[in-house]
Amino acid sequence: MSTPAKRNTWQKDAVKHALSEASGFVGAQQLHQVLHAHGSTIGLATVYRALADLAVNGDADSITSTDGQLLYRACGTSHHHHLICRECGKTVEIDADAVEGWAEKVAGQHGFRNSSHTVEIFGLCSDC
Amino acid sequence: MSTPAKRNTWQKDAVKHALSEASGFVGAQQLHQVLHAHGSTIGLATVYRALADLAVNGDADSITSTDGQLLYRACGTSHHHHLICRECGKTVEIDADAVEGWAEKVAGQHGFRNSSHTVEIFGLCSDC
DNA sequence: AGGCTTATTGACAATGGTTATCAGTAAGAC
DNA sequence: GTCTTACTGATAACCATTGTCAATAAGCCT
Repeated sequence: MSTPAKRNTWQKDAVKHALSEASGFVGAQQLHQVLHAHGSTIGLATVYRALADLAVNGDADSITSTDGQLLYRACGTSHHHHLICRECGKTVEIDADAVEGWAEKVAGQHGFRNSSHTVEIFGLCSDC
Repeated sequence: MSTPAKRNTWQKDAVKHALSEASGFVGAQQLHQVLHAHGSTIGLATVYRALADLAVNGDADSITSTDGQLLYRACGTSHHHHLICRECGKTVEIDADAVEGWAEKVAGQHGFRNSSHTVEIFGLCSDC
């Protein structure tokens, strides 16, 4: 009884689908507008809840933009990082095996356990 | 005349000093409370402005916490990253020469110019 | 020291993304 | 079909941050 059973709704699917259609990172408000533009009557609060769920389940990555907004992006479950264009928002997933090991090692050297990390690279892509 | 002259005020010094006294990252509200607790009558808006100035001038680093708050920390001007304890907030500055080069290289490989990056490692420190 | 210009301050209002509320709805089990 | 209750959605509440603007005071000039 500790964890209530989850239910499947068209709203959750809609958010998941809209997120996978989007390119790059998108905010909850932005996604809500897109859904409405396509005729959906989904509520804003529901978009927030669905996105939070996706992030928890590992179906989406989330970062906080420079102005404090929470941005989401659909992605696989494998661990990776992002290269993001400052101008157009174009996003490239990158493997960072070298960094993974480095982060773990540095954390260990300072007596830190259970380490995680965030790595984001920003720049101007070739189109901008 | 394009850039107005800066003036020195006890408020800016107070914020700078309070920030250097603090351990780990602190939010603007938090810093404002500390200052008031010490008898200062500084305004909240002023704390925000002073912190923004410090960040621009390179006298402070800023990150956004997981709940969206802007956190600041006094530090030198040299480029470095942070190892942060999830529990107590203890912070260690780390050099990441290896990562600097890697980030630049990866960005270049994908046609990105003018790259910058954020790297933060989280974990549990030896005291927690 | 006195005066002047204007950057800065501070109290408060406004903003805006996110979360809580709660009655109504519908998913899944029986 | 019926029942339980997780989920939804409209709205209000929240809260960190920023804008506003009259009052203040830092630095310059004389």
